[in-house]
Amino acid sequence: MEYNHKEIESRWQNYWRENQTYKTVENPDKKKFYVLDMFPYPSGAGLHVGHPLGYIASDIYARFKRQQGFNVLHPMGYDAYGLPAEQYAIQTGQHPEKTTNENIARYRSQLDKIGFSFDWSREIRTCDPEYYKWTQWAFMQMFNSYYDLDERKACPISRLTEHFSLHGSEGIHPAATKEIAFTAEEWNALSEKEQRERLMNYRIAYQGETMVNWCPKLGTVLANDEVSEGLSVRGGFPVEQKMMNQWCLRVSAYAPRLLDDLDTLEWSDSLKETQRNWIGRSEGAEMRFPVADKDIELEIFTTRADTIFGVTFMVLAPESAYVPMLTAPEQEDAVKAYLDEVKHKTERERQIEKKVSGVFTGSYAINPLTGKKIPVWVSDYVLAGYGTGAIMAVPAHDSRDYAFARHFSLPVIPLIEGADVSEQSFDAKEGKMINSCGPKLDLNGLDVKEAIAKTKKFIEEEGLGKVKVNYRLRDAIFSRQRYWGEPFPVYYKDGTAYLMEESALPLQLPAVSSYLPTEDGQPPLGRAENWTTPEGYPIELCTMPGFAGSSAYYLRYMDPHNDKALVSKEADEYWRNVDLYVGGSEHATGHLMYSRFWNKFLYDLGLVVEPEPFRKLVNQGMIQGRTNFVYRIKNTNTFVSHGLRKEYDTTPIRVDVNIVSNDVLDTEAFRSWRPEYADAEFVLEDGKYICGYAVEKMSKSMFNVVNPDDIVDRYGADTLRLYEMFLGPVEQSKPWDTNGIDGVNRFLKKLWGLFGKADLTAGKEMTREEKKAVHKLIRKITEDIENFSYNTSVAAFMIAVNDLTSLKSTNKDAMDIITRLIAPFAPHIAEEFWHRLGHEGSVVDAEWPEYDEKALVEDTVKYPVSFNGKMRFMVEAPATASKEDVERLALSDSNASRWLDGKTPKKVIVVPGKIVNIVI
RNA sequence: GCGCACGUGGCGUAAUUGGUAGCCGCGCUAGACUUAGGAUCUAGUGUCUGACGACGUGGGGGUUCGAGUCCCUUCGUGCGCACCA
Repeated sequence: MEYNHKEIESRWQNYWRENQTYKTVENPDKKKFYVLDMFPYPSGAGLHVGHPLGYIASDIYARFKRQQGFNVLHPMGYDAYGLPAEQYAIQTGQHPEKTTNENIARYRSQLDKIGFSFDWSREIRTCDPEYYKWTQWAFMQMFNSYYDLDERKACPISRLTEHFSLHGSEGIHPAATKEIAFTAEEWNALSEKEQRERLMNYRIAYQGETMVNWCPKLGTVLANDEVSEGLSVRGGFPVEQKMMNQWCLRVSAYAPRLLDDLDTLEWSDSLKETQRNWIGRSEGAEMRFPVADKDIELEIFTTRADTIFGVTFMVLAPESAYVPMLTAPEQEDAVKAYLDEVKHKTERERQIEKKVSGVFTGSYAINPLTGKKIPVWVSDYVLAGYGTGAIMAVPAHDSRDYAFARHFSLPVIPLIEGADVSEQSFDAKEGKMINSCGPKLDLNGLDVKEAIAKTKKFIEEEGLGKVKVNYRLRDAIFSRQRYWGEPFPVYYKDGTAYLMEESALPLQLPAVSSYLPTEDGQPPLGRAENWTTPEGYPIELCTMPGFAGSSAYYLRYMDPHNDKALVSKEADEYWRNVDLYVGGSEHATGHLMYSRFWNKFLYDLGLVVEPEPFRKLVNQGMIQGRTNFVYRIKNTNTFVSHGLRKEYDTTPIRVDVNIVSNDVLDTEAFRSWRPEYADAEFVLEDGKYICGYAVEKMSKSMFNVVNPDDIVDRYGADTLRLYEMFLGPVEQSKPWDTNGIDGVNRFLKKLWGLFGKADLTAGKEMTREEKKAVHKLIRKITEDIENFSYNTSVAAFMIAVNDLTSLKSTNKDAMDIITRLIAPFAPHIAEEFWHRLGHEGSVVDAEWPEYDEKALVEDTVKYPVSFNGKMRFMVEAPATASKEDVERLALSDSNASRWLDGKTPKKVIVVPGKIVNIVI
């Protein structure tokens, strides 16, 4: 009987649906396992063949764990808020919900064809009120919390206000935007409005005037991870810096924990490194420099306290609050001119120019160690948002300070022995200190590391400053001037933000007449009628960013229909966190950081039991497109084959990969592809038209998109699944190449044939060879799945099937084991076999087979043979051979006589299974 | 510039983790069969050589009886961060 994938696959997909085979129910008697894919944004283009790669890998793992007896949670849903649907809505006037739902329906039908074991009863959509109620609810908890630096956790804001009213800011250390000191009397004297304003300084979800990434083209602000090299990640539009009053999340407060807990995770080193870079911990010292003739101290941050004797100038960021304080009257015009110049440059312009610029303030600081006067400058190479926005410049040992010093002819004092600073700075933290002796501190002769430690100690003792750890991680900007997102449960009374009651949740998106900003520049929600509370107070017009909905979605799958809580205590304590998370590494600094933060916040509140959301993470590689080219001879409609194109003057043209097979063009299909090619002529080689190719991003415009539906239709889902895994390691990026899929399809046909010929009589023992082939396979597949090494698994199946085919007879037990082993990879064909073998129920619950050590003993063992400890050759002996047999074999080898050269060995040592040592 | 990966046939890849490099598949070559196909089966396929054999894991060096694997160095590719003081 032929292998008919269409008939088999549709039959079992229906069976799974009718029997709710993949529905998961909490079961305290079974150990849990949570396998999660990063949920997709349902774009209008549908799935291409690259999307399912990670889903297939995780599905294999989920099915494997289920067969091992775990209660597996393997859900799927949609990250449904997003810019493309809104952009489309702006163009067409169609509600984004409509396009989103259409796209979701398309995704679902594509996913269903591949045979995933998702529990669809737990599906979630971020734009569903039942879901986003809890996104809004989490925001409210963050608004009502502050981060306590002493307890290293989030605490209720009421605790803070209570403390303020009793003791002022004394004796409590909340993470703050700005450090403010005040007494209880001062606090109590503030009006309610003023108190609320001050609390914004501490709330975890707070409103603040901050420098934001403003994208005029998208009409919205963006988070740091949504901007790359001065352009928006979505769309690639220029992004400028702008001060705006925005909702923010105090992610920075969690920086130390986000960093430390990375060590507890099973993530790839490179991804952890990326997060470490992004968090950017640096240990240093905050120091105060008195300003000459003024009652001001200039506070700076440095990691190189040891270089204090080489400070020849100070630099302030243009936005620094020190600038107006330190600008001398005679320099006022020059400083103002410089600030104007800087302000008009976008982030991108600043980056591209990389031109040294700056202006002298007219003031001098005093080096606290030498008493020398040093000039204070302003320059945009110092960032306002990092450290204190002011630095001490040591041109000899910092390349940026060096460039600045050379440009403005400022002095350079070398501090390290043998460092040549005539051409460039010496930035390395190594060497012996020189020129570093003052009245109270002598660093000369010390190693740099010792000098740093000694200086830090000194400045703490002398009260010149304090040791401090700084982080690069910034707070996340949480407002978007957009329509298609979660509304904030916030209204304004007299310009002050108030939270709504919890009973108002979910706060649903109102209808608007247009999705564009209003004429006076308000976000689209400004167009909504009656966008007020029942009392008539206006509601926030911004919506939440994409990461709001995706930050805690893994929790919601545990208890998706609960309308009393984000997740019930019982469900959370059972499922805890994600055991295996699969998704792209492009989320390293965005989603994966926000989710960890969000989870830690909920953990602090005692709402979840695990401090980290994703225990093990696997990043699947990107599947790139493999674009095919045809070569048109200039000014003609004649196309020349790839090998002959050099003989003509040609233009390469991208051609739809779906009319090309193994790089051979279907010339008829090409003629009917587009009207202008209807009368195309071809110059062939060997009777074929061969196309060229290049690896590019898979996209419609490159004509290189391969739709999984087409592959499933032609070869079946099982072939697609196996082939995607066979392509190479899951983590690796690679171009999609349909060439080669025949090999995998052939394997499935062989397996089908093997089953057809098998002797299904029960109770017959496997032969020795069968046993060996089958148990080798069990061991290999079990190891491979744990290691995510699916490409070698597929190879192992191929070998086993070839072995068994050549053995002629195959018995029932062997087929039974192979069926269980292949079930995670090719569930449809496995289900078919499972039922033909006479089993009840689904192969999903088939117990994973254990391998038999005895069946695995190799026939032969290889021994390295050494003479006086020097290895000379290898000899192969039967596994059952005795020491004496091995010795005899080694000595009778033709190599042995060469090395012995007629002598008799003094002694022969045989270590069973290891080595033969011959002493001459 | 700093950090992290990686470099093996014509191609995708594999190598019990230091033990005979190239498993499996694609492609290619030859043959068989045939209802002539984008089907199936058999054999071969790292390079050089008629053969024996020699050489082979980006280049150079080292450790070791033995190196794709470990160390140093150099070249190249990919990714992340980047005026972060």
